[in-house]
Amino acid sequence: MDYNFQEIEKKWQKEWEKNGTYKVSNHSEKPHYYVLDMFPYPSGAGLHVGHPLGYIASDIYSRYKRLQGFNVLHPMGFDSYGLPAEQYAIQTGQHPEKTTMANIERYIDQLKKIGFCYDWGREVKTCDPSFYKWTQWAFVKMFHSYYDTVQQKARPISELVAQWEQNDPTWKTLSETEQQARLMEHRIAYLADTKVNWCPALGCVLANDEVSEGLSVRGGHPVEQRVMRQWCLRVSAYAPRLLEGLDRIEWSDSLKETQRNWIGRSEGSEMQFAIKGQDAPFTIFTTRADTVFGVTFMVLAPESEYVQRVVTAEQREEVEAYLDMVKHRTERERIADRKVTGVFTGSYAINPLTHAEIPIYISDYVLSGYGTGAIMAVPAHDSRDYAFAKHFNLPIIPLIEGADVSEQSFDAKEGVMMNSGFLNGLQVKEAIAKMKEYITNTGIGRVKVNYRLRDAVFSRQRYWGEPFPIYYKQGMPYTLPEDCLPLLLPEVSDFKPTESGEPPLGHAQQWAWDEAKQQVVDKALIDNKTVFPLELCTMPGFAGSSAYYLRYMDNHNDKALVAPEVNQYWRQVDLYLGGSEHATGHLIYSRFWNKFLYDIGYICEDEPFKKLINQGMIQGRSNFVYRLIGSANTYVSYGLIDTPEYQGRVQPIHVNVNIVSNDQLDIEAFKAWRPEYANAEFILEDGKYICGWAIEKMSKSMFNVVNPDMIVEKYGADTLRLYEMFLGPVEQSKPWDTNGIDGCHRFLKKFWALFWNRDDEFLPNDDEPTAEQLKSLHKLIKKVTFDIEHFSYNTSISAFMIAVGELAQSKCRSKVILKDLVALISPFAPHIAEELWEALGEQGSVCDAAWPQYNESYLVESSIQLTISFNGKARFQMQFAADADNKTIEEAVLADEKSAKYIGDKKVVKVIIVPKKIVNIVIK
RNA sequence: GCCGCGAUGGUGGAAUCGGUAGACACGAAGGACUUAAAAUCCUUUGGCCAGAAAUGGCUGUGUGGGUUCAAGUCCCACUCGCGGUACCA
Repeated sequence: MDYNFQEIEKKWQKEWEKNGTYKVSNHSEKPHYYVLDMFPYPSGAGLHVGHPLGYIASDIYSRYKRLQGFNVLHPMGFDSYGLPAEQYAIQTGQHPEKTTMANIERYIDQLKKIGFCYDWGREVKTCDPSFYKWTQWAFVKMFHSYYDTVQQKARPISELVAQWEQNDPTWKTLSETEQQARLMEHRIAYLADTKVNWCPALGCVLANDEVSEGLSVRGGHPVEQRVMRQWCLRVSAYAPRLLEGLDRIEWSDSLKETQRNWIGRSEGSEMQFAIKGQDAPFTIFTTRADTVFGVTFMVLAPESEYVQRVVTAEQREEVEAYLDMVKHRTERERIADRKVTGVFTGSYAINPLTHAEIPIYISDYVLSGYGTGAIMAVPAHDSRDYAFAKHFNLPIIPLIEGADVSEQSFDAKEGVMMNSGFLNGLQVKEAIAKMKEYITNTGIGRVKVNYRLRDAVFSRQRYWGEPFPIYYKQGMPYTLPEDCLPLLLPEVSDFKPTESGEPPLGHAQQWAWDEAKQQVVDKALIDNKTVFPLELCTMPGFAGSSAYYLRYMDNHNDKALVAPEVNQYWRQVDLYLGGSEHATGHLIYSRFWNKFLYDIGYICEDEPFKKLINQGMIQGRSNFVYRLIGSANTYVSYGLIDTPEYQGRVQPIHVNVNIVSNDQLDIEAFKAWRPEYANAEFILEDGKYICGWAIEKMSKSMFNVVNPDMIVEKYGADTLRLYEMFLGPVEQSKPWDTNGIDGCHRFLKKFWALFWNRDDEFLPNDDEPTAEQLKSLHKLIKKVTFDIEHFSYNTSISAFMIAVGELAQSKCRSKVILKDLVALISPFAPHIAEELWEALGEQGSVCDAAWPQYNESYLVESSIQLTISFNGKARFQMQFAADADNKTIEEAVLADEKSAKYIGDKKVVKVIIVPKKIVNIVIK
C-alpha cells in the first residue's frame, strides 16, 4: 500500500474536528501549559511558506507537552484591525470588515490544512465587539488610574482625589473643568498636547516604533513632527519595572538587550543653573557631573519652556526665526541634514562652581522630550557640544590629562581630571561620584535616573480600529459607563478623513447620535438634555494585541476579560513564539498592559510571556533568466554568462520560481507565463536552460513566493511540517528552497514502508526487540526529547531519518519499537502518526499517547576491556578529574568522582587518551 | 557612531560540556530496474597528493595571533554580513 497522504490528512483533519480532539478545558487535574503564537494580521495575499514556520514549531511543542501529560492551551486568532484593510477600503470603497473577514476565512482554511492542534473554539478577532469590549474596558480602567510612584504601581485615581480633598485646600476651589485638567496630568490614559509623528500621506499619527528613519514603517511615507492633542498611555511610568522584569523572564539575550536599549535607563544628576539677572534657576540633566568645570555654554531644546524666559528683546527676532525654521523641518530632513544649527538667546547662566557667566543657546540637537530639555555643554568631552562650539567659536576647556581636544572631543569616561578644582587628580568615575555627593550636599542638584522610554501615543485618526469609549463635556473627556461597552464601531459614508481634517468617524455624525444616545443617554447616566460629542479617533493597532493572550483563556466570558479562577489556572503564557520585529512595539506594550492589569488586581502574573522564542524569517530564493543585451528575446543559460562570448552582455530578469525546478527552467511554462516571452529563444547548456539564483525577501515582485497550499497539495502537510523544521534552527533566518523537500517526503514514504509493503501486507509483528534495537530506540527517545526541549527540531528529524533507515535495513518490524517511534514522530507529522497508530491497533488518538521514556540502562555499553599497547612512539596521558599520577587506570577511575556518572550500580568516567580516542570505562 | 547576532563543502545545515569537523538532507556524477518516463534502489561526493586496490599522507570551519596534550568551540585584534538604534547629554 502506498503512502496516500492526501487521503490520510483529509481523514484525520475531519476526525479531529468531529471528535473535538483539540478542545481544551479550563478545569483539569493535569499541570497546565500555555503555548502561544503571535497572531497574524490577515493580509489579502494569504499565507506564504514563511508564515507557518513559527506555528509549526509551536505546534510541535504543544503536541509534545500534551504527550508529556500537560493540559495544553494552544489557541489562534487574528489581529484584524489595521491600516492595510483601511487603505484598501479607501481605494476600493469596500468595507474593511468585509475584506478582513474574507481574509480571515482564507487564513483559517490555509491553517487547517497544515494540521495544527489549535482549539478553534477559542479563536479571537480584535475587530469583534465581544473582543474589543475588553480593549475599551482596559482603556477605561487606565483612564481612572494613576501611577503611584511611592508604591510603584497603578492605583485608582479616586484615591488621589480623596487625598487632595483631605490635604489640598486649593482642590475644592477648582472648577470641575480645572479639576479634570489637573487629574489629566496623572491618569495612566491621558489626553495631552504632545509632539507626535504625523504622517500626512496616511493622515494619521504614528507611534515611535511605527517610524523608522523618518519614514512610516508601513508604506514608507515621510513623517513630520507636530504638536497635537492626543490620547497617550503613561508607559514611561512603568520604565523601571519593565526593565527589572526582563531579569525574570526567559527571552533571548538579544531581545532583552533591544528592550533595555529602548527603555534606555541612564543614571545621572539634575543640576540647577542660575540665570544672570533672574531669580528662578533652570534645571539640566547630565550623566557627567564631573565635567561642570568645563561648561562653556548652555543649550535649550527649541520647544523648551525655558526659551521664552531667557530670550532677550534684541535676540527675539533671531530666535523666533530659528524656532520657525525648526518647526517646519521634517524628521527626515533633520536626519538627512545634520549640520550644526542654533541661535544665541542673549542671556547668560552662572556656573554654580566657577561662577563664570556662560551664554545660553537654543539648538535642535537638544531634545525636549528627554531629561529636562536643557543641557550644560562641555565641548571638550562631548562630540555634539564640540561640533557646536567649533561652529559658534565657543571656548573649549579640556578636563582630562593627556586628552588632545584640538581636533575632536574626548568622550571616553576614563583618565585623570584636571582644570576641575577639587576634582583634580581623581579618576573620572571617582570624580562623578564625588561631584554627585557635592551637588546633593550643597543643594545645587540631585541624583536622578532618566529613561528614554516615552509614553505611547494612543490616538489614530483612522476608521478601522477600536472607538474610544469617551465623550466630551466642556472640552474635557469622560468615559462611558462600563455597562455601555462595547461602544460599537459605526458605519460611515466615507473611510477617508473628513474635509475639516477630522478623523473618518466624523462622517458618522448620525451614528454618534443614534447609537450613542441609545447606549449612553438612554441609560440616563449622563445628562440627556445636552448632546455631547464623542471621541472621533480610534485606537492604534497595538491596543487589540496587548492583552489578547488573556482573552484566549476565557474567550466566551461576557462578564470579564478573563475570570479570576481561569486566570489563576493558566496564569501566563509559558511559551510565546513570534518574530523579533515586535521587540519595541507589541512586546513592550503587552508587558505594560499586563502589569497595569496586574496592579489593579485583575490578573495574577505581572509578566505576560515567561519564555519567548523568536523564529527567524524565511527568505525567498529567487531565480533569474539572463537576457542577451541587444537581442529582443534571447536568453542565455546561467552556466554560459561568464564565458568570454557572453560576459557583460546579459541582463538578469526575475522569473517565477514556480516554473523552475532544481534551477532548470521549464521552457514551455516560461513561454506561457507572459505574452512577451511567447517567442523567447534560448541558448542552452547540455540541452537545458539553467537559471541563476539569489536569496532575497519573499515577495510578489521577486516572483519567489511559495504558497503552502501548493506544497500541501503536492507533498502533504506532514512533509511541509517536517521540511520547514528540517531547514534549520527555528530561531535562524534561512531561505526557502522547495528543491530540498523531496528528502523529507522520501523519509515519510520509507517510514510508511516499515508498516506496509507493496502487496498490502501489514508488516509489524510481535517479535521481541533485540538489545541492539532497544538501544537504538532509547537513544532516539533521549535525543528527540532533548532536542524538542531545546527547539532543535532539525536534528531530531535527522535522527528519525537514521532510525528509520536502520529499521528498514535490519528488517525489524517489532510493534514494541514501532509504537514508540510513531508516538515520537506524532508531534512532527501528526496525520501519518494517527494513521499508523490506528493500524497498530492502539486505542484512541496518538495525541493522547504517553511520551516514550528512555531507560539509561539500555544505553550503557556493558563494559569495555581496555588494552593499551605501548609502541614507544605514541604518547599516552590519562586525564582524570582526580590526580592520575602514579596510578593504574583502575585506581584512577576509582578515584575520579568529578567526571563520574552513576548508572545503576555502574560508575562511568571519562578517560581521554591522547592524542585522539575517548573511551568510557565502566567499573562495576 | 553605539548595542546585539553571525561567518563551517556546490546548497540548507550537524558537531548539545574543549575531544575523530562536514551528521542528516538537497544537488551533482556514475550505475541497477524500465521500451521510455516517473518512482525506487546502489556507489561516489570538502580540497590536494600517492596507490592497481585495500589504503595512506597532507590540508581544511572568514583573517591574523594566543591559551591547551587537543580549538569550529575559549581569549585578543581585525574583515565582512545581518538585525536593532540613533543627536538620549
